[in-house]
Amino acid sequence: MPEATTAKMPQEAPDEPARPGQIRLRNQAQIMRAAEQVFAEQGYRGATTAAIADRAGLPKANVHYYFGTKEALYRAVLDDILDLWLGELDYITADREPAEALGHFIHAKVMYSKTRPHASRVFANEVIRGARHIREFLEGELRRLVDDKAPVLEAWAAQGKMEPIDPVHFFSIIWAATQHYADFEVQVKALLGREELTDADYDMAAKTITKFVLRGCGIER
Amino acid sequence: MPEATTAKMPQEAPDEPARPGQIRLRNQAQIMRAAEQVFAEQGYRGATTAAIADRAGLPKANVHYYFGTKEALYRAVLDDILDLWLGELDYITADREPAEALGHFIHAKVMYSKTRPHASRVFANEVIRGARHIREFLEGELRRLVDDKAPVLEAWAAQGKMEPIDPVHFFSIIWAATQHYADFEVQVKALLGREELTDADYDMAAKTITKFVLRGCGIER
DNA sequence: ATTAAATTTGACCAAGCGGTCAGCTTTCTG
DNA sequence: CAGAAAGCTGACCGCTTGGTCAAATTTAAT
Repeated sequence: MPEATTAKMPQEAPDEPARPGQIRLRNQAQIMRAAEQVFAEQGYRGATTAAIADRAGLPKANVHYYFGTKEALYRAVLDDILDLWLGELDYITADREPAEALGHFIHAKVMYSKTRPHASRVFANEVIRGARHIREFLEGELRRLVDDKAPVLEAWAAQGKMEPIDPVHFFSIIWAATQHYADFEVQVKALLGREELTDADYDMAAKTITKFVLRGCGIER
Repeated sequence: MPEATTAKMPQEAPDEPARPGQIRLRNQAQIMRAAEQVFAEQGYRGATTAAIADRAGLPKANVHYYFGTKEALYRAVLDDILDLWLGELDYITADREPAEALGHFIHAKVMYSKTRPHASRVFANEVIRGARHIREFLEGELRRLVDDKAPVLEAWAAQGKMEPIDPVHFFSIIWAATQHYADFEVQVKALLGREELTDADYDMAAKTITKFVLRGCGIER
C-alpha cells in the first residue's frame, strides 16, 4: 500500500498508531462507510469529498486529515472490499460434496448482494472502468485463487460428480449472476415491480442460480 | 425524447433538420461514438466534454454546438443503447424451439459484449448508479417486454419443453452472465491470462452459458 | 498540572469543469 | 454570384472541486 503522496499526516507510517486513540478508528470507519456509499452512488469522479464528509457527519478537512487524498480513501475502501471477496471461495474444497459447497457459496454470494450492495457496486464500477486501481489484485491474488480452485473442480470431475468445466467461465457465471442482484438492483426491482427486494426475492435468486449451476455442470439432473 | 434544456441550438426541434447537411449527421455520429467510449471508461461525471471532443477530433465548443449540454449528449448515447437492447428479445417466440431461440439469443448477447463493450458499460454504469436517467425505460418498455415474454415461457412449459420458471430471474441470469464479458472484461482477461479475449473465448462463453441455461430450466439434459 | 501529541475546522487556494458567445468560414440555395 | 443559413472555434466566465494550512481545542502521558 504505497503512500506516494507527500502526506503531512502525523505518524501514519508505523502501521499501528502507537496507542490507539480509538477516536481514530471510529472516525476512519465512519468515513469509510460513508465513502463506500457515495462512491457506489456517484462513481469515483462523481463522489466529492464534501459529500462523503457530509454523510459521515464531519467537516471536509477532517476527511483529508485521516486519509490525505480522495484517491487514498478510495484505495482504502477498495482494499476493504477485496478482503471480503477473497474469503468467499474458502468453502469450496475437494472433500466437500459439490452440490453442498457450491450451494453454500452461491447463497453466501447472494447474501452479500443483499447486505453489502454498496461494496459490490464500488467494485463493479472499478472493474468496468478498467480496474486501474486493482489490476494487480485481479492478475495476482484473484487469479491464483481461481487457479487453486481448478484442481477442486477436476477432482470432482474425476470422481464423476460433475462434468469437466473451464474454471474461469464457471466462476464468471456465478459471480455475474449473484452480483447482478446488487449491481443491477434497480433493474430487478423495476422488472419485479417491487419497491424493495424481499428476503423471498433473494432466496429465489439463490435457488434459481444454484439450480442452473448444478445442472449446468452435470451435478444434478 | 424530451428536450428539457433551454437549448440555443439552431432548429433541432423539427425532428428532421430540414435539408440534412450530412455534415451534421457525420459529426453527431462521430461525437456520439467518442462519447460512448469516454462515458464507458470514466463514468458520467468523470467524462469531460473536452475529453470527448479530443477523442472525436473536434474542439470542445463544437460538441456543445451539436448537443447543447453534456447531459443531453449522455441521454443521446443512452437512447442509442436502449434501442439496441430493445430489439434483442425479438427472437424469443413461442413457435420456436426453446433450445434454438435461447441459444440464438444468448449468442447474440455475447456477441454484443464483444462488438459493443462500451455500450454495455455505459448502461451498466447508469444502472449501478441508480438509473436516474432510464428509470422510465426500465419500469416501462423493458418491463413490458419481459412481461410479454412470460407467456412464451409458459407456453413452452405447458408443452413440456421446459420447466416453469420466473421470467425475471430467468432473464436476469442470462443478462448478467452475457454482459459480464463486456462489463468485467478486464477481470476475465486477468483470470484467463489473456492480453485480449479471442473469438474462441467468446464462443466458449456463449456455449457455457447456453448449456447452463438450457439445463437449468430442464430443456436439455 | 504541565507538556506534548492528536484532533478539529473555517477560511482559503489553484486547477479544472461545463457552458457561452461573438465573430469567422464554409456550405447551401435561388 | 449574392445572400442566408449552417458550421466552426478561440477566448472567456462563474462555479465546483480536491487539497492546504494555521490556529484552536481536546486527549494522552509524565
